[in-house]
Amino acid sequence: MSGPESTSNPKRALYDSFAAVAQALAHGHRLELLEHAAQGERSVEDLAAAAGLSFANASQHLLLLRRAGLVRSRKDGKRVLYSLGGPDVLDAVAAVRRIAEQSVADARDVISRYFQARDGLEPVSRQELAARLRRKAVTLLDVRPPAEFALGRLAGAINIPLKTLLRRLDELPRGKEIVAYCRGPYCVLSFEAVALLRQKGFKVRRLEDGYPEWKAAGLPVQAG
Amino acid sequence: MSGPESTSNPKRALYDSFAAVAQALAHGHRLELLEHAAQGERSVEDLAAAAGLSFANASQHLLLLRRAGLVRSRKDGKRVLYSLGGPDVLDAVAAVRRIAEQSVADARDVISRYFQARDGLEPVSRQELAARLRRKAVTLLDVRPPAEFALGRLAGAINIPLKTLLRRLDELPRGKEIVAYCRGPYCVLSFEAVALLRQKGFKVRRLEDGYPEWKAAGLPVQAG
DNA sequence: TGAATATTCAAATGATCTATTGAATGAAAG
DNA sequence: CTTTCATTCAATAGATCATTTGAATATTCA
Repeated sequence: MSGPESTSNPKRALYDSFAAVAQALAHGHRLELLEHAAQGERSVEDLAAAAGLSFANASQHLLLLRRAGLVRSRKDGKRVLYSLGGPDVLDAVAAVRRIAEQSVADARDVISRYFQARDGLEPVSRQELAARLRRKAVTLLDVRPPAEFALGRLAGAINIPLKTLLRRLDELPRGKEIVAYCRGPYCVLSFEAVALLRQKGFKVRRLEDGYPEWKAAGLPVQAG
Repeated sequence: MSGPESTSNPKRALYDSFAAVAQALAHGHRLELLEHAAQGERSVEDLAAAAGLSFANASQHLLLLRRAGLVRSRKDGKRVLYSLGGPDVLDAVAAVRRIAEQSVADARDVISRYFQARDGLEPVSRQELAARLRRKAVTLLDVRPPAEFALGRLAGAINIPLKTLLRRLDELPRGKEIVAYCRGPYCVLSFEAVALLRQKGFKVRRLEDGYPEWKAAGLPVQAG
């Protein structure tokens, strides 16, 4: 861990440190690992599977993320559990995401092609949802796998994983508005859930981001 | 510009785009160029000199920053003027900085060794300063070079560049509190200005960040 | 039109990063 | 106390990045 290191110039040394943190964010696989680690404490094996990486590769990326302060690790028996370093990490990822959404042609393409949903599915902001929940006017639907739901969820949410959704439509109200959410702003689960439910005639919208952002904002959650 | 590109997986393609933006932040020289570009529109030559880089090298880095949406460029006669891409860029840099300050050992070392000022000089937050200015209780001192002052400054600030400060102490009030600022949170000019002025018996504090952040926050500025 | 100037492009070299392999660690279970 | 299992370390080859050099492009000024 040295980089273009400090020519004994304190300011340059400092900026190299900042650059090292940005460098740790600068890989798709690591961003994906961060998204999964943000759901709660997960083992290396778990995270590797979730991100579709080989075990050793995930381990290397996680070590790098840890050195940059983006994740924390804790030893529990013979496994190591990784979790997000702190709320600033979500801020950094969100800021980088916003820049890419606005300025990177590739990103805009993918978004308009696969996630036009952004407008089409009328995402609900955190504030709006929080306000509406105080009036009890919404059914909260968590479409993540049960293991992640178990680690923590929005207070009052019910869990129907996307995979089982088609079989369990009868658990959802027809009249009331539903808000679906999952891991974060580009987690595909909730996009697909909204598409499917709309097709079946439900009144449903998507939370614009996910559980980690909700929790980081200090809004009500139920812990695992 | 491709990276570990998309295996036709839209989410992965998107995350690779985000990673490309982070990658553009991931170099000390580029962070320094961003700091200078954040003061206002500057030519490549100017920015190269300010960041202590060769001309060609600065040009390359700036092109890379532009592709990532972190800076904008505009042609004016035979020069190209670069400026910050948008306010999200300052957010991203600030988030990365906060992570490094908390977690990267190198960064903590440098800060405590050269910038203990952070505590010792009792930095003033933007909000606090804005509130105090409404009560007219402060002299605002901009210690950047005149060229940058000319591009924009906090409303009501006077410009005494650090280099000339010692010769121009008589322009500063003895009783009233002074707040010094410069380019950003780790711009050394204001640190040194505060140290010097305190030694001379002035009542002076530092603004915790600089002109670009003040402007991005929508607080009152005077344009160039 | 032609010379001067600011910037970008193209190419090349050395440095750094990624992914994989197989060995090493260290805690738990038999 | 040996075996097993989850993870990390060490070493490697291939890919990408940083910097420099010299040529190419545009725009102004004569």
